[in-house]
Amino acid sequence: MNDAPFDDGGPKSRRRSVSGPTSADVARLAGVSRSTVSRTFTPGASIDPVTAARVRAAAEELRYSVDPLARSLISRRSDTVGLVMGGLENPFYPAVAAGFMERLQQRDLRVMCHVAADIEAVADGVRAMLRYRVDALIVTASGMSNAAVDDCRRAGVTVIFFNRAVTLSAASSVQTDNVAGGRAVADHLAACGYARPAYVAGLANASTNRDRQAGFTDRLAERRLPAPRVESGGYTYEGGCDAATRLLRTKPRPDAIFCANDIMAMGVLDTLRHAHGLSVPDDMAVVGFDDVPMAGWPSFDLTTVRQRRNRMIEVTLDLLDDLRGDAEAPPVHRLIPGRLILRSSTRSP
Amino acid sequence: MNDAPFDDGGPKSRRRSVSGPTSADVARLAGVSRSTVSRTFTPGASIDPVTAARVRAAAEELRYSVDPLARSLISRRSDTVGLVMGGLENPFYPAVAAGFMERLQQRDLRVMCHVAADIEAVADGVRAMLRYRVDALIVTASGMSNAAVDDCRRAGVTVIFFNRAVTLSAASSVQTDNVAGGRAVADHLAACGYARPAYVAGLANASTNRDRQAGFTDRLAERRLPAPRVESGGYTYEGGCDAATRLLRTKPRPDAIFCANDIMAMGVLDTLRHAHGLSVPDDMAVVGFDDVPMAGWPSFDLTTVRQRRNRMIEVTLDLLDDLRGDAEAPPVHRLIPGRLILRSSTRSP
DNA sequence: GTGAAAGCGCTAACAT
DNA sequence: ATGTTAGCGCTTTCAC
Repeated sequence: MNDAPFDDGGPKSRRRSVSGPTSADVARLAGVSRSTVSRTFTPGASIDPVTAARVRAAAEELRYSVDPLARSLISRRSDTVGLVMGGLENPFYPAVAAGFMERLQQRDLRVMCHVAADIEAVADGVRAMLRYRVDALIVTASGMSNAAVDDCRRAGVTVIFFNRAVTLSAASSVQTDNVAGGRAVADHLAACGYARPAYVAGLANASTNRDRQAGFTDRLAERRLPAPRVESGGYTYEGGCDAATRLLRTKPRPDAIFCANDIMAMGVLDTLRHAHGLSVPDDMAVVGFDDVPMAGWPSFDLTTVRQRRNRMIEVTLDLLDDLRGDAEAPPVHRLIPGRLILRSSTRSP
Repeated sequence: MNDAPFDDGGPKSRRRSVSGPTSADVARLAGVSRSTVSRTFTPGASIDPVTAARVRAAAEELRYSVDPLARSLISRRSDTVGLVMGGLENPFYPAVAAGFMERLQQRDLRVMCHVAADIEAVADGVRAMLRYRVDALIVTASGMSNAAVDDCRRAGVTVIFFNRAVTLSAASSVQTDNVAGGRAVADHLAACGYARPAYVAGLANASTNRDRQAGFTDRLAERRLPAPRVESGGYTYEGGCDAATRLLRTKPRPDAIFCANDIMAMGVLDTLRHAHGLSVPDDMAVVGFDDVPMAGWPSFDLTTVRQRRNRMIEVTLDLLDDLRGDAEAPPVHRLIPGRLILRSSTRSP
């Protein structure tokens, strides 16, 4: 054993806290300068491969890894991505969140999460994350003020909206072609012979809701069908239940209900069947949007517009790679087509 | 306008990057030292209220806020909590995650998230988070190696398992009393006159699953009922469907199925009703665990054991407050009672 | 390609 | 209660 009996640390050993070895330790062991160690762990730096190998070996031996906080302090990036979500009640969003996390983790990026119900809370979360120097921000929350987007651009942080339209702001977006989705539903209902459509809306100011409604309504008009009766369901199951009840009281009673998401559609279905004893699709058709896994369960077997979730996530991350660190880059907008999935909550054409 | 025509920054102005004002700027404006500024923004520091007010005013004017990364570098805490999750398919977990995030945000703590399917991935995520100096770790993933827990203790990071039993490790835990939950189900089924119980298991090595099964089985034995036939459902809907099909082939056929979570119970229900035309609860009783919102929907109306989610979250955060920064503190284990919710998937007693 | 020196923005130790 | 000094661990000029 190699004792060092008098090693009380010397004069400057102010009992270094529990943290691990530093680049200085590695430099000493490898016989190079600290800069060289740093360069070894900086992707595109120019360095002699042999030296690099020696440094890596030393790092391995000491079980050294770069302190990301110290690195961030000077390099002004953090290898961290912020994920701002509006809520996780609709199962579409946890699936999206998990998809992002898995893929970001694979790229060795950390994920900082925030849930925010309203536009104010979104701004707060964004600002908090900017202070932590996130490299980029993915926003699935429904609203974000232009002021907050500006803060991001000023900080050099690219923002991508996931399933949110972006008007006049500097942010990019990736979303399902919600208008086309709404149109497809109108076409399908028309083809099946339904004649009195209704629409159960999500949140009034969510672009997803507006686009789905616009596509649906426009296409109905093009096919000379009446404008749909509209009730709000607030994107929740209970909201769908209530909307269904209200729709049943209207005259003439609708014969087909398109809901802005699957959860509301399930509320509608349950209410029609269990509270009013109606048969779907014979008495009434019900269509949703998202194609969450539950939509395919036999209890619902819901006709719906599938969002290509994984594709949307991939596209978002590709965009992130392109845009990261270049806050001046012009915003990019990508529309991913959805797909109408026919099930038994609508008649066959 | 107050021009400063020759202010090219002077010799040392190496064009400071886009970041905002620093504590030095505030110190200058307020006429105090940087330490005083720092103390103003450090909760329990001793400082003259009048001075503090002046500093705050200066900070406000410059729109200054502490750089958390620089602070972390020296203070060795980050005001960030790590949340390690096993997956978000079971809607119980997104709800838990959202609950934690909302409350942590209120305390002005950031949340770093990680999803990890297996014990290896959990360890990787934990280690990555430790490098980012998270102050504490909340783990809802099903497994974590003792080595990873040790890493945390060495780093001074308290770990709390949420709904996971902890054996022989230094971590604390908060969980539903799963054993009691299983026992309550056995009592209820016995009281309703069911005589041939079955159990659909979750993941074999999850403590939630083991405890629920143990409580159920033990209580059945105490009541002189046969040991339940066991089929695995892997905590998924599809797993529940398959398990139901297998159970229907066994002789004697079970008349009551207790599932380790609601999602599997819904798979069982759907399969019994739609694939086999059976009636629940007349031909067969089905019981779940969790009481996710869907369990109350009329399509399922599932008898289940409710987990007091919000209570569990509060308890976890209280524990966090007590334990944070004190990695030597002995681990604490809290058991929260569940509650059997009676619905129509079981007969009345 | 490599090293020396300067400092990112902050807080902790020590002195007063 | 406040100021001074040192330094967290790293990357980045700037020389060579």
